Amino acid sequence: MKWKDKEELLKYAQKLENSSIILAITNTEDHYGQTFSAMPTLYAGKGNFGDYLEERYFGKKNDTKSKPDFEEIGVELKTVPLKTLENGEVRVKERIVLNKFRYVDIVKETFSTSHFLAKDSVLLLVFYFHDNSIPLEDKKIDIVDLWEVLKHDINQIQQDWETIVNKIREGKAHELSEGDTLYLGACTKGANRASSMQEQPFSKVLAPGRALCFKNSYANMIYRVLKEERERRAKILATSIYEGESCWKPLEDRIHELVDKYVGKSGQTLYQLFNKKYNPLDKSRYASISREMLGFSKNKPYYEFEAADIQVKTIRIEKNGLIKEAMSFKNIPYKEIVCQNWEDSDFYNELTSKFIFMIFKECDDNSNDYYFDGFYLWNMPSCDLDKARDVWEFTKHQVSIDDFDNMPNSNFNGVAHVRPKAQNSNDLMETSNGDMQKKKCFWLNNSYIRDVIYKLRNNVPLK
DNA sequence: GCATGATCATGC
DNA sequence: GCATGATCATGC
Repeated sequence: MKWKDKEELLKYAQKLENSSIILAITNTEDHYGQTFSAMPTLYAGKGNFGDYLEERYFGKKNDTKSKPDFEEIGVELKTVPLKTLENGEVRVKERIVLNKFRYVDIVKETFSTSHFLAKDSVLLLVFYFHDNSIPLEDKKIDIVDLWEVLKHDINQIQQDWETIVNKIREGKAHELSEGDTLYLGACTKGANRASSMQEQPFSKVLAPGRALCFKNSYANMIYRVLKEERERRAKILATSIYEGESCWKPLEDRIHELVDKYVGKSGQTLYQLFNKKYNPLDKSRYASISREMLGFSKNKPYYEFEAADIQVKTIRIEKNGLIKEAMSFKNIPYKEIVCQNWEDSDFYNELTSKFIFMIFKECDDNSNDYYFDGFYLWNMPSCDLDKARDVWEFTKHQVSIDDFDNMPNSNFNGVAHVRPKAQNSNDLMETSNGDMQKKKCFWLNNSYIRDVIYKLRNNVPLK
């Protein structure tokens, strides 16, 4: 079967919407001449939904060519599993993995001649609800639509691609992390890191094989955009940080334009500037005023911040140059963590995001106020990410054996620990065996944050 | 002094 | 009522 154009393919593919493969086949009279034989035994009961869909519905044998699946019209098929949160909201379950690449080959490409653009410029996305208890042909499919890279966020994606390739050109393929980039990421591929090790062109160190992907947060944004487009045709997404700008510039430059004018101003002064009441008892007052400085409308972050899940964190530096407090993250979902992989966990997704550290320094008077001293853009280096993983794995183990009294402490490995975070000690969360336990979360150690800031300042002491 | 447990204002 | 983004309070 050859497709005439994208529209013809999309029309056929969208018969899957709000349906299942088996229902779509049964209800569709015209299969464009395709015949559907008995289910291949390869897929009996379980297997890869994407391969199954491609073969059964589109009548194509799965292959690993570097050409798009529907080569004649340049469209690549991707299936994306969805999960439903406890509050009923729907999220993509994982990143969208694109083409695998070899370090020695990708450094010979430019963005415009890249395999990425050749293969993944136009994606046919099939979002379906993940449920292992449902056979492939019955899985519930949500929406089906095209996503054209050249029409969305192409500047940032090009910058991401170049960040990845330049890191390989610097001989640092082994230090790549999904956190290096905002939308397009380089994720590890294959269950076993050790078995996928490969050569890189400008270093003798072997590096785990990687594929390009749309990061979890960006995959979620794609889903939201497509969902909202069809539900109301009107754009209700967050505003862009580039709104009103005549040309694109890197995010860091844009943030400088927004916040540099506030450097040196105290909390009280900033609250006055934004016509808000300064309350020294509000523990998150510098976080609130940071959002004002960045220009979030109604406390909602920008499209770019949501699409990359950028973490805005405030850091207070005391008069003596020390950072007193650790940095908290989301509460640990006890029921979920026991069946999660590291690379699909909340903590991994947060740590492979970009961070904006808003720095506040203690004022010289005794006002218990701090003044804004600028920001740093940061993401966690891969070696520290490995340590965070150890903390996460240990925590997962402790939760699974119901030992909530012996969580990793701040001596565990110097990067992160686990500690309470709740309204009070009666604020509990259910575990997978029905117990109630105090709410806790992961924290980055204050000493680790201090080292990070120290390095960001090119080893200039904080004081 | 610092590690750990406890707690809080805010906004939706 | 609860998640968020934090800081405070204690006890060793």
